[in-house]
Amino acid sequence: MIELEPSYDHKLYEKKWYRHSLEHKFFSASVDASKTPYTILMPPPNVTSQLHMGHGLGYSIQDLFVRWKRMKGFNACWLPGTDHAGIATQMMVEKDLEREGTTRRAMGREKFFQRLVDWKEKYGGMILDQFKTMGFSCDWDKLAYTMDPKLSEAVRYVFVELYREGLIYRGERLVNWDTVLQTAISDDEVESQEIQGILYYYRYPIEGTDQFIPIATTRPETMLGDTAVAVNPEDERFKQLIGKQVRLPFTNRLIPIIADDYVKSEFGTGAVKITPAHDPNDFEIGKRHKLPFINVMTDTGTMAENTPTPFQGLDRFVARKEVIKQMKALGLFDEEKSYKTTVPHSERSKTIIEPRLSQQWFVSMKQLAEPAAEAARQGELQFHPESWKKTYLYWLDNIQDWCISRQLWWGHRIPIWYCKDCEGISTGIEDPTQCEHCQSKNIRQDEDVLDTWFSSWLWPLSPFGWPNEGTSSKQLEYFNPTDVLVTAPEIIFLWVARMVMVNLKFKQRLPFKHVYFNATVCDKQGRKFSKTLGNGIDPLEVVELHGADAVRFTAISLAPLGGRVRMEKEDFENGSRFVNKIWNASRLVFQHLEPNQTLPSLKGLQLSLAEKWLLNRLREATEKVDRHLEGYRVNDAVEELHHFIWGAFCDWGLECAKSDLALPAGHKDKERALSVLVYVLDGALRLAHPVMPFVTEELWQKMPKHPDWGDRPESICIAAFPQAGLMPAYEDEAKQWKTIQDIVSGIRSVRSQMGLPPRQELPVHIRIDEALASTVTQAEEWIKRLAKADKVVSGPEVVRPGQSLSAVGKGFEVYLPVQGLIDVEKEQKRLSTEEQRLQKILSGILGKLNNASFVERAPEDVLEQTRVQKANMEEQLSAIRQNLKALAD
RNA sequence: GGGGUCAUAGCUCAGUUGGUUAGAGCGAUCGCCUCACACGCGAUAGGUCGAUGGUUCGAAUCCAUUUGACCCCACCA
Repeated sequence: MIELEPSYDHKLYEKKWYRHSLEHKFFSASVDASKTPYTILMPPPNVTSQLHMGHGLGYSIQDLFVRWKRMKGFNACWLPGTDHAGIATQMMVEKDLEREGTTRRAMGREKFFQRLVDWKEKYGGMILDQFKTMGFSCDWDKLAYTMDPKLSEAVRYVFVELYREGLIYRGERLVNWDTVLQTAISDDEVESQEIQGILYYYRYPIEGTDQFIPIATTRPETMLGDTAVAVNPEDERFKQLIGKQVRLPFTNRLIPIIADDYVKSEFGTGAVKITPAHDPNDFEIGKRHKLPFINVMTDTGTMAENTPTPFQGLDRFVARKEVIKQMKALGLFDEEKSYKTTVPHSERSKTIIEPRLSQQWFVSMKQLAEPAAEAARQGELQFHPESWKKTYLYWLDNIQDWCISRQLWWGHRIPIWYCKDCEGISTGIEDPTQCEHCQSKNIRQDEDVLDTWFSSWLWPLSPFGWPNEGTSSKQLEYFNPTDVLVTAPEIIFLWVARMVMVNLKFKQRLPFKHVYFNATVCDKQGRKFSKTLGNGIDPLEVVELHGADAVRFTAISLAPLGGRVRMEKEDFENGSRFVNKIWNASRLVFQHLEPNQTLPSLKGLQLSLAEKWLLNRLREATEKVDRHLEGYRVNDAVEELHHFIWGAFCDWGLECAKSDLALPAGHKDKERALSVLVYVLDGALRLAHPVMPFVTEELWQKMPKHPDWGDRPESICIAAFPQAGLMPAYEDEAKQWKTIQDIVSGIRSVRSQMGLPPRQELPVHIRIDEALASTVTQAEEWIKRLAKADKVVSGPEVVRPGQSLSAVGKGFEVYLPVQGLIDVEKEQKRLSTEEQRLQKILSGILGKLNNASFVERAPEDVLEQTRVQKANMEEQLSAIRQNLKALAD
């Protein structure tokens, strides 16, 4: 026999088989024209991040796809890598410095950068080892990192190309300024949050009169940079004031009252203070009316030198209170109202964004966005679920230019040099040594670095050696376009859309055809897993407890396409139980096998009905799993797997085989039964492998080879995935078997409901329609075993023995003679309940058939079906009634 | 303000073009330590498919209205 431990211990096998796969390079793909590539780009996690359940789910799905396709013979490549994550990583190191009592500025740029490099070396990439624990079959030979020299060259190339084409430009714009991180961030890194704010009302004196103009604002501190007051041109209250001037308190500047349609008379006071350097709308108005732009804040959000005392140097929120206090002192303050408003916050530092006027680099997006939108419109680029297409298109159709410069030190430095003599700008793939305009050597590089996404968007290109191995390197032409991108809907703009744009721009084709959005992981209350809430589940902890297979299976089975998945730790017990079930089912089969035992082929064997049903069921499961995976319905695929292995293979297949297994070794019936079981188990393990790589590998390796599965490679991960079309089909037998299952269930139900001791064996009489009579005769042994019968009498002429319990089904009645044991009243009650249930169904059917327009208009097959049902119900009902009558006698 | 998703058993969700008696897992209840597995086996209960109206011979499914929950986008000071 083949020995297996009484229960599955993941710790014994997971590391072993992962190492095995790595040693044999099963996960590595190289360019091979004879094989079709199947490529998935792993969304690169931040190099310093830790594995969380979001990764656990998303990457388990990717691994499922990759392993599945690899088994189907594709040259599967799952490209792993990490992202340098400029802001996030710099923040972590700056926090360390703070603890040490220093700052990056005190340290200097070069030292600070080195510190980050060291830090990444030491702590970075931990997440990659965690991926190995999960069993992810990445092509580690291709491991990439966005700051790798190779990938950095691609960043440089793309920047230079786009700059020379005029698609990258420098401009003074109002940008989202993060006062904590002291950098600009892009629109997509800003999140609006509703906060309870205050709307302040105060007045500005109108020059040359004793009148005032009332103002309402939520940000009084910006008044120091006001350069106008605007009203709606149609507003009767203020019409006569247009063109007059206001004496701005504290600064004593004279600013004009202007008219602009933007102003809504009904809001606030109907007059708006205009601060073009600190508000996006005011910025536009400022441009329209050629107003001055006065920046009154520093990088850190304090009031700048150009502001008067007592405001100068105050933090913006302190200054806000101070302005109000001073306005009160001047008697210009009216009132304040509490006011709910949405305010932009920095995604990273969580601080309130300060719109700030500054010089930044931008990518002009319109031209890039159009083809990307078109690809989705034409259906060339597909989203799963499809509803995201609208979101994607909306963003592309309303695209804004992308601010790519960051005032950080961690990242790719912008490859731009300014000439101190002619003020010209130079760039190049190589660092220039002199100004490309005046040849002066007096040049200095731009201080800023690029947005991290400016390197991430090249993920479909740069890891494959593009462009430094030529803009159509062999690898790139082979693996790009990739097949499916599995990612979170949150980064559809930040990442997905941009990859599409840049791939289309530089390769004139899509980076991938399918985008699968996986569910957001939430707790049972529906709250997103987050560090601050501490409601997350640590996948490593759960892996330690239940094993990677259990975690993968559970995560995938819980996750519907898109949407959200609610999970708690206890859910993983499900997966754990399933893994254990597979283990124990194998244990039963293995008990009767010798290692390397030679098994007969199924061809030429006289299979039993139950065996044919089981084989047919495997075929059906194979077809379903495959179809669900093709349709990106991963949880359905996994559910079918569970259904088949547990509900079909274990509950019926193995139970039926037990009598044959009990035969002595070498008996031909036992050999036959084993051949079927090993064949089916082998198929089941192959089907399950993409979800549960380790337990399936361990069992598969121990199991003897079955001739009908062909050659056996060194690992199940490269064994052929089952193909329904190549498997034996027994559809008629499967239908017949359904009746046997109904009979067994009927008997069990009667026994259980009537409280008959489970161990007590009873004779069973079965009245069966002529058509299935021989089937039931054949199945008597199974009925005995499965329904605890000591004797089975069956046939079309069987009649109700006196004093018996009964059950009826489609085409049969079963009787359990139980002289003396019968509780007549209980049995009567049970039968009448059943009678009522069937009567209700029959009434519904009759209702339909008596409806003239149903008979007239319903299609023939539906009508026929209904008639068959009617006959069936009537038959069953009459049988029950007879039994009730017999009981009463 | 615009767009999107969802509402089905106590819980989490299936239900793919409208058509047998609306399913599964978990939980609950009852009975079983049956020689692979108590991480197990067998059985049972539980739903007027959010509400209203419409289309249809027929609606959980399609349409309209409505209630509630969530997500994304958006510059009303």
